[in-house]
Amino acid sequence: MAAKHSDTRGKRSQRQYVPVQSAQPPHADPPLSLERIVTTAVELLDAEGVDGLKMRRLADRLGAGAMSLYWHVGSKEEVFDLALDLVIEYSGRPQVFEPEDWRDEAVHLLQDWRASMLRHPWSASLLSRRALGPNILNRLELLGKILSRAGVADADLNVAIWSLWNYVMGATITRASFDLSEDDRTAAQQRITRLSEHYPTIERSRLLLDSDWDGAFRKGLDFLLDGLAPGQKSCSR
Amino acid sequence: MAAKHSDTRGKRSQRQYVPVQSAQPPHADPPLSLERIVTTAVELLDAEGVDGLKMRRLADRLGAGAMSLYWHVGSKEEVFDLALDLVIEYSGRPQVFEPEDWRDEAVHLLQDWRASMLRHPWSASLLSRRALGPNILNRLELLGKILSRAGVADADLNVAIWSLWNYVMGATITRASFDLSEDDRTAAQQRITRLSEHYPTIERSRLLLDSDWDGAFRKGLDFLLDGLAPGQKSCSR
DNA sequence: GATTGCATCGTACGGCGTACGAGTCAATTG
DNA sequence: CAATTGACTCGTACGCCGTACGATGCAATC
Repeated sequence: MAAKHSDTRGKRSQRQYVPVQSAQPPHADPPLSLERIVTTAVELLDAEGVDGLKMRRLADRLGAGAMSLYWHVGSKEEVFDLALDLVIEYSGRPQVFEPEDWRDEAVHLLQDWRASMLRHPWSASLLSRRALGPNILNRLELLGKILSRAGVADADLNVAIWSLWNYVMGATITRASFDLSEDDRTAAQQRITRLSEHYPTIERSRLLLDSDWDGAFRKGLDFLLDGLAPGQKSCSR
Repeated sequence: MAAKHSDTRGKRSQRQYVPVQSAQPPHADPPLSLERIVTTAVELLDAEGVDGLKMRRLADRLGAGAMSLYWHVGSKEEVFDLALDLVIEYSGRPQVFEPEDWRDEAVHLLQDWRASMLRHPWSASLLSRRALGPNILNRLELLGKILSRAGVADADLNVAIWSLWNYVMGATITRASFDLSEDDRTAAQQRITRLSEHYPTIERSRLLLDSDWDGAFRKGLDFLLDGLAPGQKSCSR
């Protein structure tokens, strides 16, 4: 009754995934569904970027009317949240692992997290939206388990998880926004060298010109893990 | 001539800051200027958030017509870039410092960076926009100098700067989006405990409920600095 | 056959960014 | 002093957006 303003219309109940197949579709196209909407939204986002996702175009791709989406989704914002959560799905590592493999396990999970998002660069720009979908929570839970097994005390888990999350998200968003095209790179080159009297150190480090993103990510990650989890692979390596 | 599509109109030349004061303003309000536009944009962003910044409202606040802004700015995107750069201004540390103080210096610069952005939470959501304004470059240059003085080799500077940048930006964006209000916190509480069978570790760590953001930031930062810069404050502390 | 509830969609509204071109006024030029 | 120029302002209008609303259609149920 006094619902905010969203649920005035019905909405597909979030109970089970009942594969109910209706007798025949109302049109030639398959019927709408949350899954279809979200996967198509990801396609559209991949193709056109964040600004390219418009409800009308999404509906077009689905062979549906624009307003039909709102039976399933509630708002465009919700589409973003669901799409972001979808690309973060994680199936875990295939093989079982030894107890001492926690570190490889953690690195794999975090590298894969970043890689998943970089496969869909638009996802990095949605990071500021406080979405905690099931897939994100799954990853966090798994990360917590790994750290726990590595000997991190419960009291320190909070800090460890957040530090790693922060680092991974920062690395993702930076890479997604600063991985310049060839043209951009030469432009940046010129700009920096033109201002080189003001920014000599930046120029010397070739910060924007040939960064080894993945290597840098891995290295910083190692340092963080060294500090956050005790023992094993001491920092005197 | 073959300019993209933006500079078809004139635009305040970016030469010097000539404090040319015209004889009398065309209206009672002070005349428009890039500075006035950007500072007012920051005010509006502080008050209304990212979605609250509309060209018409910005113009209203300035006592001007909406289209007058476009003489000075070129597009709304540019306003965002300029506003982001403005809040990142850094005047460096007041006192001079000893050569061995590099670590305090670095921590101060990075903590202040994060604090500056948290003072304007909208700025975190603009991080994905590849803006390298002068103030951001200044900070990066200063950070590079500090690390250089700490003994980081030129070849490692790139990695060190990016690792720190990534961590700081991640911590900022996370804190800005996940620092929940009291209501949100209890809602999250309920949600997590309801799903506690799926996420026992997250629940145990009280991840969203009482995180010590600033402490966690500081701790992770220390670990990164331990790894990135050799010597001093060894990891056996 | 009537009712109910799920699902779809056409229309329309208000608001957005901004292109365009006409206006104003100070400084410059002859 | 008149004419011209160029820096700056702004009213209007266009196209597009998200989505509220209400009218449908259709399957299952009574």
